Amino acid sequence: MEETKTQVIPRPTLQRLPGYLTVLRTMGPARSEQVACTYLAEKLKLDPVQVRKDLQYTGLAGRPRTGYDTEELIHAIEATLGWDNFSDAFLVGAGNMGAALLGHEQLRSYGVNIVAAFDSDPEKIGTTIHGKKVLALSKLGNLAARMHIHVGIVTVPAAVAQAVTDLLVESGVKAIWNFAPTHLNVPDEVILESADLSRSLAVLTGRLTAVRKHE
Amino acid sequence: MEETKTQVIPRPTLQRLPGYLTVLRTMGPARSEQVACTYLAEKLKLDPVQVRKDLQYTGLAGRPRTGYDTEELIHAIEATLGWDNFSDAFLVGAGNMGAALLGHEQLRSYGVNIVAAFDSDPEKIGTTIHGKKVLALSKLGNLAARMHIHVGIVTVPAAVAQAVTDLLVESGVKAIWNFAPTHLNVPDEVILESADLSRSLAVLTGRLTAVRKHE
DNA sequence: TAGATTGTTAATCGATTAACAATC
DNA sequence: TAGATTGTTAATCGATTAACAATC
Repeated sequence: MEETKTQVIPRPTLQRLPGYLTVLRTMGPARSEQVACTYLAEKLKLDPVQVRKDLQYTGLAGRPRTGYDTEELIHAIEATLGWDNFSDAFLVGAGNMGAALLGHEQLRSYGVNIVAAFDSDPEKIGTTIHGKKVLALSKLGNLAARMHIHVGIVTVPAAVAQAVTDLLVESGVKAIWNFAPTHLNVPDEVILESADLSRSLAVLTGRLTAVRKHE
Repeated sequence: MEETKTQVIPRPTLQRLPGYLTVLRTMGPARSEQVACTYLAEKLKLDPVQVRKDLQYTGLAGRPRTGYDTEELIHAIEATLGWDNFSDAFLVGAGNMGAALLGHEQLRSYGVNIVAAFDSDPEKIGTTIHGKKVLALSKLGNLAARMHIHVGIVTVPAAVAQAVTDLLVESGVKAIWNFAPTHLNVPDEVILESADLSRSLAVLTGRLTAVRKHE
């Protein structure tokens, strides 16, 4: 069934929402019941108007003079991000980055729960990393479909990332979180989010290089 | 000494440059000497005009009809990103994510070389992770200044990230690569790039949630 | 020459910021 | 009531996309 009017939340807004959540949660037990956007803006070095616009996407209305109800705001942001719940996920590629994610306790509070890892290396298959079993890649398709897994995490080398992605998509995965430094093709209806470190480092080293040239 | 006109490269462009590099490098040994932006655009599902504009920031000119010299283009992109070289870096926080980065061989090809890790946990100090020594956090300031370290990688828990960042900045670090899920304050002249996973996951889970609500 | 491709200038689009009215 | 804050409408800014001239 379709909603009347599903407003698409801009990517920059989605990326800022976790910041608001962090500030609200770390206000401490003595936090006030109401919070103004000016407070959030100051903590995060943002424009108060931008904060207000971002928060409007959560559907929660503030009150002139007093601001937003702190508890309500936390819940509204969590609900918008889907962080009031989590989706089970399969991780493919039990290398360094894969292992780091398997041990990343907070992932569940970010809406994702890794239930198993997959690898094709016989040395890794059957082992347990941070309490999660590493299974044979050949078992992925079957299990993902049977367990209704909707999120796939790709931490394999670039050369095999597309093949792994295709397998995940075939198996019914609806969102891919990619760490391989390569472009992936997915059908339109599949959500693809890249956490590729090379993109992030490119911004850092590129700016560093620009500064050096300028000196 | 100042350059005549240092054009600031937009963030989206910097983020796309590694993609071009990957495609060019993986064209194989039989790659053609010339490459057209239409080829790159097709491989990465981008607009050819956008590719052309991005490449112009590298300062390399293409030739009508034939395109860009492949070798020259690779070098021009690398030079723009500072990937023809690397900066030595200190990593602070030898946890899961820290260990993953210490073992990430390719980092050097992305312009960054981790020379040592720091932690305050006595159990970790003195150990070696992926061939890199873990030193006492108390030694960081002195060493960073003496070794002219310009890049700091923050993989500590959010609660201590600001303190670690302040220490790095005091010690002469010019760029911070942050993995802690918290906002960091740095002086204007210090480059701050966040690789915070919660921001990336927010986009993924937020869109997944929107799709579900829409159904 | 004809045609493919680059580079430039203008138009569009999306997001941020500014101005201001509404409200408690 | 006065003042602080929200929410809305308009203006600005930056990046993308379109149109087209230049060139080999």
